[in-house]
Amino acid sequence: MQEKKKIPKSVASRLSLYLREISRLEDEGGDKVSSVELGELTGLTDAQVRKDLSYFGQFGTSGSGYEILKLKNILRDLLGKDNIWHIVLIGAGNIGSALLRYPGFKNQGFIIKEAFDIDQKKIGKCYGEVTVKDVRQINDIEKDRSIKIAIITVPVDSAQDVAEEVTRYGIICILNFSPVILKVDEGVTVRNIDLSNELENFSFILTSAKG
Amino acid sequence: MQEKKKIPKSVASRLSLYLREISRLEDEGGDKVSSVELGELTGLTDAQVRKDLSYFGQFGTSGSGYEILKLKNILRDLLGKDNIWHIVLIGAGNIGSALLRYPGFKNQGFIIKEAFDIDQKKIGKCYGEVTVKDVRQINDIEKDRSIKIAIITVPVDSAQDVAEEVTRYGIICILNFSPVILKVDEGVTVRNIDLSNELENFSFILTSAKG
DNA sequence: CACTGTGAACCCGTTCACAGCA
DNA sequence: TGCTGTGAACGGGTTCACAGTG
Repeated sequence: MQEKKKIPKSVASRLSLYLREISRLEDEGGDKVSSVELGELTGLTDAQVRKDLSYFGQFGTSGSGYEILKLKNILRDLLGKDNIWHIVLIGAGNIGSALLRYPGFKNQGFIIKEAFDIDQKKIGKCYGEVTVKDVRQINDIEKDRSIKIAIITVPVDSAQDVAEEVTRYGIICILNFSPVILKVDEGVTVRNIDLSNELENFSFILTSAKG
Repeated sequence: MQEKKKIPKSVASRLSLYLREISRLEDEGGDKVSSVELGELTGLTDAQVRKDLSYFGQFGTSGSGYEILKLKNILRDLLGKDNIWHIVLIGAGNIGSALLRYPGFKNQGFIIKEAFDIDQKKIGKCYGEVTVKDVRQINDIEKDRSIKIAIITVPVDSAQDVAEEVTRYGIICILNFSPVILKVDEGVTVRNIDLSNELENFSFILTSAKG
């Protein structure tokens, strides 16, 4: 009945998944979707889809499903898809420079606005509209208060230092590729992408399967 | 009391985290560690550390903690760190080629043995010891039964096809970078790394913070 | 009749709290 | 005394099952 309960983290992290599949359906010319269908597309159960969607109001139609356009707009709204988000990237190595070159972000409203590295060989390199600067100038980002997101792709030893620095300069969301748990102030959100961890998980699975 | 209960997924995914911190402690010359210390290093509670470790036998010493060397060996063992794992990578684009160039995997025992792409411009390119082959030859991997892990870094539309193909050829672990839920046979493990999803999560946080 | 919306039941992982041990 | 090992309590998220609705 109530308009909006607080959306739990678990639900929030599925929002973009829903939006993605909804958008695909829209592209294919659909206009309604049931919780069962959406469940199949997202790999979730129908009950979960319904419960998730119920967190932000009820707009399904009994007997026919959800209106795709309506649902899409609500999800876009929640996810702030009409905004453009500015990002700073620190560490223009292998992964870092791949992200700088990656065109997908821009289409999604994410723009890497600044990039830094400590290595003279990398400083000055240009990727699209971004030129890699000396990390000693990182406090430049303080001037640009629109930058709230940092991507950290530096070696593990410097990651904590970098995290502390960028949070001092207004960053409140960090996507961390270094295999280390960052300690950050309250109010800062960190998400980790740990390739080695993922692979070692496989290693564990494969090892115990042999067992 | 019992030697080994089955290790839950949640615990398994922290194993490499423990090993990492334990190894660091060892490098620093430590020889014992308490659950409290290890908890601080890993960002977990001490209770959780103890419970996790208790899943694979008891080897802590009351009053003094865990022997680092012993713990390390057990973790290495569980994670199969003495093995070398072979990997096939499909999609030598931005991210894919960054992974091909990334030296960290090899040190950890993960070797990208084969790489494929559909794009003539990428086929034939050489990264270290790996040369990118035409994806039409992907059934080559069937001969090499040592390859159990695939990294999929292809555009979203081809990801499902690629997944089906590689699982036909003996792959049972997939690290998927495409923003799509892969449908795979029972017994195949998929882990997703979804950059856009992570960023959209930030977008959600930043949007709702503005409230 | 098909499908939504949602309390209730369930499940599983985390945390608590303390007995047991060196 | 300090720290482990672990049952018990807790909590959040998922699933169930069904009443309600167009």
